[in-house]
Amino acid sequence: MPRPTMLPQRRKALIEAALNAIGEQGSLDVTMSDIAGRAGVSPALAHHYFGGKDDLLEATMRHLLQALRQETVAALARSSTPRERLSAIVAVNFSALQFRPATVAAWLAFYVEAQRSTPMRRLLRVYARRLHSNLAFALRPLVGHEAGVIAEAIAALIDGFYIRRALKDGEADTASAVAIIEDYIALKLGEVGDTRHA
Amino acid sequence: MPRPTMLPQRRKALIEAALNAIGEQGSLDVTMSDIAGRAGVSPALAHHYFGGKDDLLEATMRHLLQALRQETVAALARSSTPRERLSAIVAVNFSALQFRPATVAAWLAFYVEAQRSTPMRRLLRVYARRLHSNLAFALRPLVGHEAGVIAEAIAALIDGFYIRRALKDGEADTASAVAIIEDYIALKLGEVGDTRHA
Amino acid sequence: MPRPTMLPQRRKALIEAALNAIGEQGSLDVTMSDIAGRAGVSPALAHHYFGGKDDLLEATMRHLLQALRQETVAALARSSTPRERLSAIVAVNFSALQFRPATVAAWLAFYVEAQRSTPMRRLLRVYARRLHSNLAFALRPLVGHEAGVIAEAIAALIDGFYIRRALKDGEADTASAVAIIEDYIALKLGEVGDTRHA
Amino acid sequence: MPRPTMLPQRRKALIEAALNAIGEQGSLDVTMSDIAGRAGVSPALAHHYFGGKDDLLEATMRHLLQALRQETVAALARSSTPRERLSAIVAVNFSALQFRPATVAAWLAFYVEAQRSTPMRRLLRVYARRLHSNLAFALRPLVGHEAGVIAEAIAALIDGFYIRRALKDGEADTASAVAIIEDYIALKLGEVGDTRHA
DNA sequence: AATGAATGAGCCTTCATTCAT
DNA sequence: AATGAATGAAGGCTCATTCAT
Repeated sequence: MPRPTMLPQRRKALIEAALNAIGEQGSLDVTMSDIAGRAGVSPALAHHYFGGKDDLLEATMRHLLQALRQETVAALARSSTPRERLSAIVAVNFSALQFRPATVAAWLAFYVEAQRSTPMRRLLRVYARRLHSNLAFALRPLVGHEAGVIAEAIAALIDGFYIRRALKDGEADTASAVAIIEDYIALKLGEVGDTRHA
Repeated sequence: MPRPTMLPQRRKALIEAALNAIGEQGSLDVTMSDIAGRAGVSPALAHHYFGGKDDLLEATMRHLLQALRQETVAALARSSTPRERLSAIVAVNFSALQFRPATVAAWLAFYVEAQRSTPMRRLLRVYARRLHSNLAFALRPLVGHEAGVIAEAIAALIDGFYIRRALKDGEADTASAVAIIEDYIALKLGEVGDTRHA
Repeated sequence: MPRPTMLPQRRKALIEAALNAIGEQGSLDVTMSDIAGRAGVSPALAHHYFGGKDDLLEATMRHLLQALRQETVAALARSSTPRERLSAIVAVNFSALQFRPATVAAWLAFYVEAQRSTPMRRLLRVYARRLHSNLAFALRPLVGHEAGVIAEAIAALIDGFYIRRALKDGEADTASAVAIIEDYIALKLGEVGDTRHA
Repeated sequence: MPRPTMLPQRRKALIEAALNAIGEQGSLDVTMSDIAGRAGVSPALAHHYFGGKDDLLEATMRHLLQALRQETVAALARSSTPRERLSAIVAVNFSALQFRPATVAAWLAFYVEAQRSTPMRRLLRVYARRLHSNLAFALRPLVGHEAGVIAEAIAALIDGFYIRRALKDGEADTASAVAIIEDYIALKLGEVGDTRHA
């Protein structure tokens, strides 16, 4: 009788190894050997579990998406008003978990890959749509039909701060990024003299 | 420094071939053979002219920077007021020349590469600083000490729309991107008749 | 020698799976996984039963030989005269069972492998000797000392039709192959009413 | 100015290296490294010249075909009567050049590969058709409408002796093979008491 | 008995780079 | 100046085989 399958743990370990490798390297140009080595297994095993490099990278991208979604869902659950939800969505994108250097680097690398790979593009579109829909849903009660455009602006700001992170060296300054986005929201919402809504 | 015997037009042809290759491929993962082939020369010659792939890519990045700078300088020269300068800077970043798919793709690829390559990072920082300084310089007379933060926001918006372009398929919708940024500027400048929700 | 716990039907299933794989693939270049998969077991089990790929292939070759021998023995048992025996031997080699595409393909693959593998060569020599001996034994009463040479010719014809089968696409035309060999035999035996051109 | 291209010689050297490798190995299961090593070049160069392993192997098969055709054409040119042509064709197939162990081994390996690879099958069919056509053309004046069937028999005999060569160890005994085929021809032609026609 | 897990070895292929001409 | 020739290094992938359970 074979021992219970260890598949899920190994898969997860490999995905995390891939994430780290991509994060450190700042690009998808990582080798299966590197990834496998970080996970403490042979390159052949990575193929065994994922079928190929592309599949492993896609699984890694999915993992990123899923982590963001989970944190977003949790944050939304803790919010009771549309205004709170709005800030929660922004905050999640700059949380300690999501805005780690490795994670940001991976996001960018995947964005670039999306220009070439249809599966990646599809995946990132899912993320983009969800972000937009979350933002617009929270905005609608506050600004009505303008919700869509404002959601687009906020999404661009978020991604903009992500990409500009690539040029920075030290620790991430999430505070000022969040402050700028919150200020924008406050302006569009006609709020005055206060940008705090967390 | 190229030897006097090296024809500048050859260098330029190779750089443009590299740009096209990167643009089409959507990544720096292009081969010297591909680039050389597009320029109608042998890969060996590309080495002869640039010393190596990295140097050719760096020269290509410089080319991109220079083109943007030239168009910016020209646009600024046509502007007479700070407010006009502000819009001019934004407009240039979404001009037909700069926002071509190939160019956008190249920018993104270089951004990602900047996470790994110090020379690339240095180059992109020059661009980022110049953009920020141009924006802040135009903003200062209008908003005073807030100029820096607003410049940062505008820069993030610009780059944000660039990166989100990676997910789109069809023609670029520069109009709505510009509109959103202009709306943001108008808001921050307290201009009347803006697009705030009625 | 298989351990008593090893089920003979498992061995047989694996051998037949190997035969099918080789037949379909038209070469010995089949994987243990493929073979094991066809037999519905794990590759590890195939090793458990045979010790290694070479051993499994050798067992498969033996299986082929044995099947041919059995059919030959049965056919000879049904023959009462040397002349009948001669035709029976030829007929068996083009019987529906032996001349199946998969079987023919496997024979050829093994022939080629025999050039490299001593065990395979040994096995095929056994087959060749037996065929020759069967033919010569039947021929001796009919043609005397010429039996050996004629046996060689018939054997070459048989194998020749086998190898040429590799180039054909559709169903096997065994009839014409048998007719040609029978015609040759008739000629050598000086039988009247043969197919010699009028 | 680049030196005159060395391509043809290198190509030929690589093809011959491939032929030797296949001949020694008795199978197409040879590595590019092995082949390249025999030609005294790097594996990368073999790709440079042929594009891939399959292409090199196909070129090798073509080389085999061409060599046989050339020798056949020359032999036919030296023959003045149909009867002589017939013997010439047979003789060529067992000439010192064609019946070398390496060449025979390669033929067999290609036959087996033909079961899998459509390009190889196509090539071998060309050979088969040409052989049949040459034989039938020479036979027609001698036996009339029976030419086709007899040509088939002779072709089967030739290929049969080729494949049976795989089981032999020592030097090739071409004489007895040729004698048997010539005897068959003599019989079909109604000749008596003499099998010499070279 | 039987299996999934795991690996080492090897192969094909690509590519930046060098060199002789 | 320019090129084809040539290569070393590296990467993805496959597969027979072993092993713990």
